[in-house]
Amino acid sequence: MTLRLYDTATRSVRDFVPKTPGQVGIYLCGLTVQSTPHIGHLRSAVNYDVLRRWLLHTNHEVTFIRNITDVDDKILDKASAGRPFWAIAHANRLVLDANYRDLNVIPPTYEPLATGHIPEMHELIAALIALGHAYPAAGGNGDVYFDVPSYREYGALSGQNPDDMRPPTDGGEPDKRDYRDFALWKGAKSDEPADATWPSPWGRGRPGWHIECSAMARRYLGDEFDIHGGGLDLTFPHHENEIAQSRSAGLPFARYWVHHALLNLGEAKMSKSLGNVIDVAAVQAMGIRLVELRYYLGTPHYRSRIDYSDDALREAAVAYRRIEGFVQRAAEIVGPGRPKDVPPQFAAAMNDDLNTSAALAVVHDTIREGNTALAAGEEAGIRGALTAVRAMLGVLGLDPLDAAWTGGTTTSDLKPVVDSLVKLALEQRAQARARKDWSAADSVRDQLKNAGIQVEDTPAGPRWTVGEH
RNA sequence: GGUGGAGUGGCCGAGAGGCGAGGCAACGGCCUGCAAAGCCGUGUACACGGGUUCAAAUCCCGUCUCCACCUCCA
Repeated sequence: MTLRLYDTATRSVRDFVPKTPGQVGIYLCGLTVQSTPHIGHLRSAVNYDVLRRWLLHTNHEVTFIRNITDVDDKILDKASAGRPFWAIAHANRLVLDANYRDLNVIPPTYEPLATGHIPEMHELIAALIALGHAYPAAGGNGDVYFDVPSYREYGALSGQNPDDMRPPTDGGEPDKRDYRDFALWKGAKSDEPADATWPSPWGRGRPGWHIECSAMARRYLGDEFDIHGGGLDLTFPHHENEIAQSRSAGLPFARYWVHHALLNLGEAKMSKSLGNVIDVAAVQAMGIRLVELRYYLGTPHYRSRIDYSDDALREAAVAYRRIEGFVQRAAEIVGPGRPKDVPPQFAAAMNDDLNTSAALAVVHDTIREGNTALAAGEEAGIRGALTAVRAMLGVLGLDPLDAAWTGGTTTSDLKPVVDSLVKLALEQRAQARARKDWSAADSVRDQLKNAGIQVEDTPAGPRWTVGEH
């Protein structure tokens, strides 16, 4: 049984066959760090993190490259004398890093910056000029354009006919030979920050957007690599242009194109330009933990649009707490166990173009069996369900016992202390219950509840948890 | 104008010719001194109109609504 993935280039689900068996190279278009990220960006990270974890689980070595675009029009627009563009880009990137980490996204193998790969871009641009696929602008403004009509396959990825494309309404760039041509290199402009320019054979300037990905993918993954990923909104023109550049330069480039659907808020995609943005801080302000946000973002199929709503997010949080509750109760009885294998139905769902929703149904089915075993006190059944559930959740990046979600809190340091205190109170309650003094017993429970401690009776005796979860 | 996609029960969300994925909520039951958790049960959902078929949410034709891309965008 092998992984099947939807490939945008062929508009079909195909068997995934890596170029080198057992090794997978993935290039994911990361963010342009023009501002801090919102949860739509984080969905992207979670989707590809699940792909990566599944490949790892199925014994692949994964080289995962996710770029950062740290110079572009919008960043330059925000720059000022006291706040250079690179300081803005870096500050936003630090927030992004923290969000990735807080969502338990495995760090990429490498995270290249566009500004760190200017020579690689020059090399590619020079090759394209030499091959007749690019030209310096006639007006001498330092721009270099890709010659779109010179690439016969243009439009193949996005299924568009170049002749049907809508011409620009404002007349376009006068130095372009064809309005579909796009900039590989942008000549320096007097009204843009001078520190955002680099020397080049065509004069000082800065890179066009698309060339960085062709150059960096080649640098770290080679002339041909397995998977190129990104948001649906990047299919055209960004990815189309990447293909045009790389293929015209004689590079085979990506073998599979994976695109994830976007996250909408209020009938439109979440975007900074529209101002309809929810970020991690807003989610936390709702009392939602980030593991619950990850559940919300990672549970629908990656090619299905998410229409964000507060209610749907809250409901996802409740659903996750059921999962978490089982794992915790089971681990208290039989220990955390060593998760390893995943049920075959789960594997089948994941192999079917990463059907995380169907995979999650297997998680819930297993939890039901585990809860039944828990009620009956059958330790073998509990242990089996727990290790299976934890293995599946590990693939999804959602294992409640993963150090990413449990580590470093003062709560866990204090737990033994609180535990001994709570035990004293529960001893009182046990004595009251033994003499059927229900009001005294309930009084103990109520007082603990007021202190933020929930008490539940289980076949193995009372257990307590802190907080409302 | 071109291209790609979506509309599933109160809600979220898979599926893609025949046995009602799963979750949340609701209701009934079991368990429990009570509670919580859990377990069992209860729903004849597939935008609309036609058609094909023994059988359609799934295929075909038409219609409506919505989203994305064709300009920076995960």
